Amino acid sequence: MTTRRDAVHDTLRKSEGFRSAQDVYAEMRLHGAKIGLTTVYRALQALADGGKVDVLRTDDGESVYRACATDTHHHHLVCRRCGRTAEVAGPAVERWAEMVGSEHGFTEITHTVEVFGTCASCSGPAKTR
Amino acid sequence: MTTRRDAVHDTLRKSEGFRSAQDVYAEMRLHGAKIGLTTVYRALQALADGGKVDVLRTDDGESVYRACATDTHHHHLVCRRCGRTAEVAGPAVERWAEMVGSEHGFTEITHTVEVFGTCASCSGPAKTR
DNA sequence: CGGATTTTGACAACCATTTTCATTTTGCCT
DNA sequence: AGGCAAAATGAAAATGGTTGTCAAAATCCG
Repeated sequence: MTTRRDAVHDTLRKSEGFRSAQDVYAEMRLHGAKIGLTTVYRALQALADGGKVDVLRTDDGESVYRACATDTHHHHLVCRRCGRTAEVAGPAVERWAEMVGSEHGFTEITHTVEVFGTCASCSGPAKTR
Repeated sequence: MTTRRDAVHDTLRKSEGFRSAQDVYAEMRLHGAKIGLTTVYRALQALADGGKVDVLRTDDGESVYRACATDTHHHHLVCRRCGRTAEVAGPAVERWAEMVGSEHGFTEITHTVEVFGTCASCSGPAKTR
């Protein structure tokens, strides 16, 4: 039984950037979907656990999700204005993290890397904030 | 009036890794300090805003703070077992972030980079979790 | 079809953080 | 000093995202 989960996944695919669970829920309801908030949370967690979507925390502690194109390891370049997100690879960063870790005797290195900025269409026309 | 704030800062300095606001509060009370939770939160925010301490979010959405040795830009290598933290610089990463950002037409680039691992003393003696 | 199992979702519970607001402390001016 | 206005403090209540509970509904399977 994966209908609901797929529905959530689809909704996420239609979005350009990261969306919160509440966002997804609201959007699905708008489109007439019959689904509960609880289920959205569970679906999102399941998708995240299965590596189907990426998760990150906003500055105010909200979890936001995104269905990414590639399932290989990558990072994000997020526009802090409109939320548009680009997936970027950074082999150099991966190596740097590994190196820094082992230099200090750490093992099982993992890392989180997110880059924020203002995208072209947001920085031009619109004024700062 | 900065007595309270300094007290909070001092408490943070005595810690090896990142501590949550509630942690700091509990610790201060243990040592007999007369301070309220609210004030701890406010002090922590003020310190963070002033760049006196670094902040990051744990996986479960809690904000954790740390008084860092240098006030120049740096990142952290955190032991996921004991919380011990090392401050690391990564000029290469800074440049990479800038480059990636401008390649996509983004401006005002910022980034978050945290490296996690298991430190030497934790990986040896103790078993995995 | 019938019972066992899983999924769902409304609602309550959680819990870190924030807000409110009355009280206390501090700063400053005379 | 005295006194008042502004800032700081903290107890308690409010907030809000997320998780837990549990009964009803859907799905499986023999």
